[in-house]
Amino acid sequence: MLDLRYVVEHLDDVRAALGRRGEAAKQSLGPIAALAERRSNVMGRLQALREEKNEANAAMAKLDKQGDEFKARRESLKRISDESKQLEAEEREVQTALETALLLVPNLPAPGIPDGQSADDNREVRQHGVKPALSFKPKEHVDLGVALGILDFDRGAKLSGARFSVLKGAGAQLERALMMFMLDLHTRQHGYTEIWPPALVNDESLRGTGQLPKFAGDLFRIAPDWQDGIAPADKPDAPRRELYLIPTAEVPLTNLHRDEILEGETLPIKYTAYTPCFRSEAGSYGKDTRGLIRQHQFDKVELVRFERAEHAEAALEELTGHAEEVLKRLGLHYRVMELCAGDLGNGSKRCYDLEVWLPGQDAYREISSCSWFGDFQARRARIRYREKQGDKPQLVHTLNGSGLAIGRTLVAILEQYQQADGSVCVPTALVPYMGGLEVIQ
RNA sequence: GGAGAGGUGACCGAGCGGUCGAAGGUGCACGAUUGGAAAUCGUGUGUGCCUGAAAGGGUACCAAGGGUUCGAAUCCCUUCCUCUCCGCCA
Repeated sequence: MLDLRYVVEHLDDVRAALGRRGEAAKQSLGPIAALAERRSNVMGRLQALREEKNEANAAMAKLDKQGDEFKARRESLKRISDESKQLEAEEREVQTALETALLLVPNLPAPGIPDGQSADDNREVRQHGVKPALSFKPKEHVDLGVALGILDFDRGAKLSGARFSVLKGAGAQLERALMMFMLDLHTRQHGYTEIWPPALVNDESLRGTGQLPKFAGDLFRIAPDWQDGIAPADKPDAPRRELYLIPTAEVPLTNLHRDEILEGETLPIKYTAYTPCFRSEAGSYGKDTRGLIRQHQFDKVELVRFERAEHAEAALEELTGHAEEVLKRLGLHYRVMELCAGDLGNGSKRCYDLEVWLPGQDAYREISSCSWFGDFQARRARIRYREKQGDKPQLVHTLNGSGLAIGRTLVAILEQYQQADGSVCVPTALVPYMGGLEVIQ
């Protein structure tokens, strides 16, 4: 969420910055300026009225409750009271409209990032390693995995439907090995604290990180007390209490400090967590329907950081490096892309995608996305810090990145480490986590 | 799922419907005292919004929302959360 005051005072700058994302982002500002003016008008009148009311009420306290003056003043106060109730209702209405509008406005892209409309305009920052020189025609991970008996898409579909899969034997073991390997690296080498959070969260948490209200369609939702949108019979007035399956560990990790004022000396705070992630993938029909690339449920190790504003951009470089280190140690070839303004995620100011090479697809595919959010999430979630006692609290900057998506890492290993006979070598770094297994065949 | 008890400031804990942003204590900060510390004494110590150059002033917030009232932390309703006991269960 943007700072309302900043938006109102720098309307042209904000409009221009949002315009870099595209027309829709610019349009999202909509009636905000007009609403803000109405709000300050209403608040002004309300304050004046309240002052009058408070003064009069204080006088009432001292009067004889039986006296005529008390009765007379009570009558006139009644009118002021009614009027202020009306104004309060109006204030609430404007405030709600304003917040609703503001929650839909994307973050301002950082000035230095490339211009562009789509992924085609993203800028390659660097590459690591080279494409493996295969002396045969590389297979896709689906064909390799099914033939090896470690991936089972048919039974995944039987259990749950399209975009679900089953890992078996060395496949399941590889998933677990990757999780352990990544967590060990980030906690022991990179200084992150390991967290094991809930996978179901409330709507307030999703609002904090920005998935709600704008992207509800991408989430799996559960309403435990309700069935088919109907309240339980014995509690007709019960509000709709809802929980959502997390789309990423970013949500619980960032919201750990929602509504908190942190002490400056605790910064930076660095968390990592393995969680399953759930995405409805609405609107992606026909995309990546084969294989593990786009699933409704997948595993991921996430990195989340809380930083002082002045260290945030350096922290993004560091965090990206931490995600890259996973790929380096696994010996996987990849490239780093800086996203252009038009391809940037809703809440982020600057973002690097790590794209791993998939020989079977003859393409680079996103395996990690590392973002700097500025104070966008912190303002929504009210995450602040105080440098030292007596200072004014200020918003932290939040960052996060995949470190990495485990399923896609497994895909990359299958495809980059495949051999002519269809077997797959286990990257050296993972062998200890695989009980010494060196080749899957 | 059944029965009960609660949710007040960093924490503990008071609070007859008006003088309560809220007693008291702890913690913390600063000052005094000390060779230094402990102890002691003094002062200060929430957040948002509006306003002001600043000092300050105004206003809202006592889980959340609604209601009663001229006036609500205090009364009523709803919801959420926490704790204890029982049952069920990984």
